[in-house]
Amino acid sequence: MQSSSISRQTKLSLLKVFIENKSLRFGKSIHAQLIKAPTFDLIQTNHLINLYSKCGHPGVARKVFDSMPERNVVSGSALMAGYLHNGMPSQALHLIKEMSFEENFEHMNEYVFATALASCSEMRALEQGLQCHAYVLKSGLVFHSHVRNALLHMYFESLSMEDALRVYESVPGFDVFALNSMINGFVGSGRLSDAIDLVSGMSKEVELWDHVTYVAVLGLCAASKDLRLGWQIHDQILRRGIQFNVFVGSGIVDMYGKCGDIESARRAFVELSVKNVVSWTAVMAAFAQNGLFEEALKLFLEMGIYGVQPNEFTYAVLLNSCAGLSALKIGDAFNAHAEKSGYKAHMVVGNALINMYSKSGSIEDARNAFGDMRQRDIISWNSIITGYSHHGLGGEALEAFHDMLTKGEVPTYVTFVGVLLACGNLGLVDDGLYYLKIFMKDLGIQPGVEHYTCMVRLLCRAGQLDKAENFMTYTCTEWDIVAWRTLLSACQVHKYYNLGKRVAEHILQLYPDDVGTYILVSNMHAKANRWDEVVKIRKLMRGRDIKKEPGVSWIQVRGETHVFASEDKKHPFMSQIHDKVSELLSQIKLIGYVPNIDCVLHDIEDEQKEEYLGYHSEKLAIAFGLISTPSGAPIHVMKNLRMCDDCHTAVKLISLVTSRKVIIRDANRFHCFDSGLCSCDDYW
DNA sequence: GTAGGGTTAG
Repeated sequence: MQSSSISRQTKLSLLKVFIENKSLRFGKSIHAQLIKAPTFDLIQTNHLINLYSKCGHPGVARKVFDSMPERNVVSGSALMAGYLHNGMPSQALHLIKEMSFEENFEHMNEYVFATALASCSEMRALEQGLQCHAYVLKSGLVFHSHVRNALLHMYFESLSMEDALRVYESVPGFDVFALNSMINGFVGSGRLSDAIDLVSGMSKEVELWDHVTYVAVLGLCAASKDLRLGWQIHDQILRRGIQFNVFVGSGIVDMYGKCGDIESARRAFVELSVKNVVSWTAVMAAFAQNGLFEEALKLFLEMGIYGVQPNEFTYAVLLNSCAGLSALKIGDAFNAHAEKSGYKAHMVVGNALINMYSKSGSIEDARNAFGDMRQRDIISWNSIITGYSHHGLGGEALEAFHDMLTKGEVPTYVTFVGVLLACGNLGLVDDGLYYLKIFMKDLGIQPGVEHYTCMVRLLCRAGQLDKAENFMTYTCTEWDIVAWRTLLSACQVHKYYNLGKRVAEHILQLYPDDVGTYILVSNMHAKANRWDEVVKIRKLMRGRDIKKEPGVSWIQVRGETHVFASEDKKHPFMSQIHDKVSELLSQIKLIGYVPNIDCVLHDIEDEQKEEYLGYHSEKLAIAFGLISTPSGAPIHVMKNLRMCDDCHTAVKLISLVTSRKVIIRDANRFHCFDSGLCSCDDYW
């Protein structure tokens, strides 16, 4: 490029284009010409600072800045923005201090403070943010909408919605940026009804809403699972002819997914004219959130066919789908995949790995995934704490909880579910009550039915069933079937037959079709030799036409899932499997196994019942695992129902005679059988 | 000439 032939104006226009397109190479050639020029040009040099800032070279921008014989406020604010957008917000704040010392600077303007406040947000530097707030109030810069919005944002980041609200209300008039920020602020801090009030208050200005407003409002519908509002907004977007960009499109898919309308999510996705990794991930997430994990995994293959590359969120969705399926081996494969493509270091992926390994029964791998993380957030801690608890490792869970407090992390609603479960594993009644009544209260967390159910379980485990019943009577909450079944199951374990009978009657009044309750109460009466009661229950079941949901277990061997149902004869290796079961049963009988025929609910002769027990699906799956994996390898089995007492006893002994770890995920929890013991301590 | 709000995870 010939320097002399290009006018100053042309150079400026070219620079603007190069900055916009981030064409560093061409921009540099203009820089070369400016260096050769006989006179210094402030505006052109400011453009250069902007060029290097936007192209990811704040260091070079700084060199240009330092070499200037004369600077103004634009030079400074351009460099500040460079620092901010290249991950150096503290340098931006450092620079504003330097600028305020230099006398030849004009007064600070709104650009400088918008950037300074944004830097404070990024650093969560509330102290310095407050100083900026004071200055912009005094100088009147707060009336500039960019400044005001940066202020709003700063208060969101420091979780101070009240201050944000004051800033928002201090300036009259409609500003779509401020509205969008406020909606997202309310949704982000869980104040959904405030968000809804704000949005309905702004419905008259609907013609001023833009894309971002719709994305924010769709997020509100998703967070509040308000499908009706979602429909209205979707309809309004269509009627107003809002162009579908990829943000709005993904927002619609996500909204339908989170509201549980998977068909609409799928349709909205198919109709998108432009799809990117975000829209693909959104629709995969929609499937996964609604329990359609295999569909989500299938979509990943389809996405690959279209040449779309996954990102960290895609891996998180995939891993969570594996968690839903307890697909340990596939999860392992995605772990390797994420590592190779460089996404493993992302926190969302680390969190999803903890979740996947923990839900697939491999708590050791979950522990390692947690240990490998460079950065952790509350989700990471909650995942590992609840993971330990579900695996019966109460001590580890409480240790992690205390670690977390030491690191300054603030526990949440979910944290305390894990903590109370851990107290349950360890039988720590007083600790549990302390966490529920004092710790949670101090943090302002209102306990929910999950916490109360943990308390019931804890009291039951400690054998204080009367207290548990009292607790349920006098605690004001919407008790669900899980809680009632917890109490009933304890009545069986602790032989509280009268209470058990009362509880069962109560449950069956509320849930007359709950098979689990029939099984539990019938087992309980059998244990007490109350055969008249057992017969009554069977009659009741027959009268109400209640059929036991068939027990199904499955196991993954070399990437394939093998499904077993009771009395299943379809598997190609069934005769070997039955031989193996018989072999195992005679082995464990030698060390004291007595078949527990009360676990068979069918109306058959007692002699047949023992044979029947051998066909329970988890026994078949374990036998298949034993004959098809190398000796010493742990066996992972999933089951759709709660494990029965007989299988539980048998598997403990099987783990002893075969020297194998057997990990079973049943409908309630994990059982890790090792050397004749189970991690649930026979309480589930 | 410099500045502000957005989609996918748990």
